[in-house]
Amino acid sequence: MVLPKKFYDRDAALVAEELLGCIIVKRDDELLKGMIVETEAYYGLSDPASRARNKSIGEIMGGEAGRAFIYMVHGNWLFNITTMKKGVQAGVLIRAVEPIKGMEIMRKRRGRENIRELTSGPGKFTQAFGIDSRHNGLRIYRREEIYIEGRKEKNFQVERSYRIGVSRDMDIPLRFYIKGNRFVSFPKNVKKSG
DNA sequence: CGCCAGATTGACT
DNA sequence: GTCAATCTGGCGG
Repeated sequence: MVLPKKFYDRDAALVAEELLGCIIVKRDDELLKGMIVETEAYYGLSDPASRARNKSIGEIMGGEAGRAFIYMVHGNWLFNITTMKKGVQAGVLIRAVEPIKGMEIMRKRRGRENIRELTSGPGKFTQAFGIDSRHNGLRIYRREEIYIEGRKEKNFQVERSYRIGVSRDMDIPLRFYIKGNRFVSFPKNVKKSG
């Protein structure tokens, strides 16, 4: 089942946590699939690490729930989904997935053979899935080019940490990941809040 | 227009 | 473990 718009129309941290174990699908030359294993929640102007200050990003973030927004950092595209209703800026970053289907295309795009190197980071995942700024604003609650299916597996534990790589974080941990999964980008919580 | 930070990655010691 | 390359948007001159 494709996750409906109302799934995303809730608090970003809750959506981030519940996206773990869900299946992200991209319609490409072949169908690409991966299980989401790591996410982070972001808010609006009250969040020092948020990209809501960027005009076009802030506009999408403040729009309806369930839209894609893509942003480049250090030469990498990062894939996010808006949460909360229109007028409230919030979103979830997909940081890592476990490859399920279409690994040969992913290998080709990544230029790597090792499966562990295909999608174990936010920039790696977008490169493997062929996601870039063209997908900005895409509705992911419809069965279009990119969409997310509900959890199939529930046998995992969720761990929580502060967000990775941000210079100034908030007071609560907003990163969620599946405990023990080998595609999580930083298995050991190296970085933490400032 | 130049400069620079940044939700990163990969090559290297 | 360290460190430089990466590209776009924001800001100062």
